[in-house]
Amino acid sequence: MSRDNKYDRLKLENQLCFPLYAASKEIVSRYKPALDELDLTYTQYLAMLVLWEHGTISVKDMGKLLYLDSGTLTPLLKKLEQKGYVERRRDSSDERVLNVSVTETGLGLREKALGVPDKIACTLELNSEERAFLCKILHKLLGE
Amino acid sequence: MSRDNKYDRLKLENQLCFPLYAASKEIVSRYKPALDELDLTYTQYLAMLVLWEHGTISVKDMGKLLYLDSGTLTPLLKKLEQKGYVERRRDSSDERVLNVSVTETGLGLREKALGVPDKIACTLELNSEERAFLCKILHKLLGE
DNA sequence: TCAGATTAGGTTGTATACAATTTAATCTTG
DNA sequence: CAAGATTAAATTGTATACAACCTAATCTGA
Repeated sequence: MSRDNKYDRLKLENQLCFPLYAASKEIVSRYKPALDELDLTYTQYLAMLVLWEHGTISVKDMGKLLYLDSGTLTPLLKKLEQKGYVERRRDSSDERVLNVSVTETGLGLREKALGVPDKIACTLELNSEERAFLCKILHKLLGE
Repeated sequence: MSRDNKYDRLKLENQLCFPLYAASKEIVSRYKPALDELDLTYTQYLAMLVLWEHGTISVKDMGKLLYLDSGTLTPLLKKLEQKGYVERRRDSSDERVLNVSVTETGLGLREKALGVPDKIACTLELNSEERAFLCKILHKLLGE
């Protein structure tokens, strides 16, 4: 057993941030095969989840839900528009606001996406108790 | 209480991946003020953690520890070299290998970094039990 | 009402991430 | 030993992220 060292706290293995960062990337990478079939990246998938649930939403509100700003969302939503999954239209009562809506094509994609969560879940070797606890702690970290 | 819907599993709130992704970004952002003082980004900080611990390490081995590939590490290490924190030198016994070493300046930075973990930890409202459990689950997700 | 403040998106610049490919060095095997 | 396989980095291309700034629209109060 090595003696305590003042530098121990700077060891990679003693960081909580690092496994969080690494696990997040790991999970995202597990989505790739399933999302490739939908022609979506992970972040685009998150945006589609929001749109499937809300139908129409402003860029600002989507940003609040996903913790993303316009610098990320603007180009991403333009790409989703190019793919034909969403429409972007200024709000008629407030031209500053851009409303994003799912198209018919985008709604069709929802059917194909139904199988995605299960495909990922089965690669995670966590039982339901662990999942619940992890979820609770993460939301606490997010200040919710 | 709304009736179960086949689309429920696609709701953002029912994804485990999302809070993981969001929490990871949140924690990284909390490092920013402390790391700005060291002139390091978060990923550069991770690289320095590895280097402080190992002194010298190949790009490949650093990549294994950090789950990063040469596409990310090569430009990052060149930046750390520009800042004077590391040296990059081909291995004399195998010219394919690039060894990265901390410089004196980089070692000096270690002293300034000693306070970083505590600055972050105190912003996380987790008790030690929660921290331990989170750590355990994350390592399980990482397959360790 | 109208000038200054605020707000919502968009743009620019920097820094990751990672897949796919390339290059040079080393290894392996007939 | 020499050709093909393998390996380690580097490079290229695409897609985030986010800070800082810009622009246009809207709001607010004297």
